[in-house]
Amino acid sequence: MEKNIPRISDAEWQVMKVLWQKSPLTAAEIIEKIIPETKWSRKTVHTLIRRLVQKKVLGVKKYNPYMYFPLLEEKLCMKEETKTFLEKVYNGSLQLLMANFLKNEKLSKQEIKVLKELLDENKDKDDGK
Amino acid sequence: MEKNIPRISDAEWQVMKVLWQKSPLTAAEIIEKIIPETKWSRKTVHTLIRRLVQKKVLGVKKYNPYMYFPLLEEKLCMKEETKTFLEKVYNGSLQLLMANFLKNEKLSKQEIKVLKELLDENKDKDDGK
DNA sequence: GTAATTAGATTACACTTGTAATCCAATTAC
DNA sequence: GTAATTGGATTACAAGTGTAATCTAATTAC
Repeated sequence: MEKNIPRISDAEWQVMKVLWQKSPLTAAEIIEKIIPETKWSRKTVHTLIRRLVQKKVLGVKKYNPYMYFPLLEEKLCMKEETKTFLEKVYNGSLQLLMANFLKNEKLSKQEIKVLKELLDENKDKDDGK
Repeated sequence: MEKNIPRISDAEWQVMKVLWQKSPLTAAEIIEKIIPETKWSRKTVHTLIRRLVQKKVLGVKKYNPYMYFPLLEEKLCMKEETKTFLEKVYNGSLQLLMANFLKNEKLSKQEIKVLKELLDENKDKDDGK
């Protein structure tokens, strides 16, 4: 009974970001938030919303006007997307990703500190299995 | 004069992995490596190869039979793919990715050690700008 | 040297994605 | 209360993808 997460395209993902931040929202509200960043036509946004509803990533309350809200948690989708991506590009290895990324990008001392803290927390964690 | 990297689809990426590991290879050799993992028809593999050539991700030596070889470095493509993915899902933040990932997965002490070492190396690095 | 297999080129075909336009009913702006 | 704008549904349409099949010439298997 694995929930199987549908694929969310790049453009759709931007719509979801808005709704994960705050929901429910009307189409008008989504459009208002999204168009400044994207320059899409409002029709395009409508299409993306509709497709997300079809895929059951968004739900609808059929008031007037309709209100849209996520049916899937952001965390869950991020996890899924990350897993797919790691499989594709790094054979599922976070270390490879990190290694590659760190070789290309110089992080600030602050960023490094935060990441190390995250690792330390993980060390203490019970894996729950 | 940015080289602009074409998008490499999931299926195409698997073909590239084979060629990044060893090249040049003939279609037969690629097929031999790929089919056990994927169950694709050999025709499918031919199609993927052809598309990669079209996109100029693969080059061809027109011997008999043709030999195929990467025109783009693996590191470069990984970097590009990672950037796109981080933008889409984590607003470009590696920390967010790490945080999310570490919350879901328990790493071994060994893995944690390796990652910390990577961070330490990064700390000392000159960013070259 | 004929039959079967393969390589490469061409074609196929449905699904997804980006990016809308059209149509119609409802709402809003005056 | 009529005109303009919006919302939602339907339709559009080309490019990209997954997944091949067909055709033709070459190669390989006996």
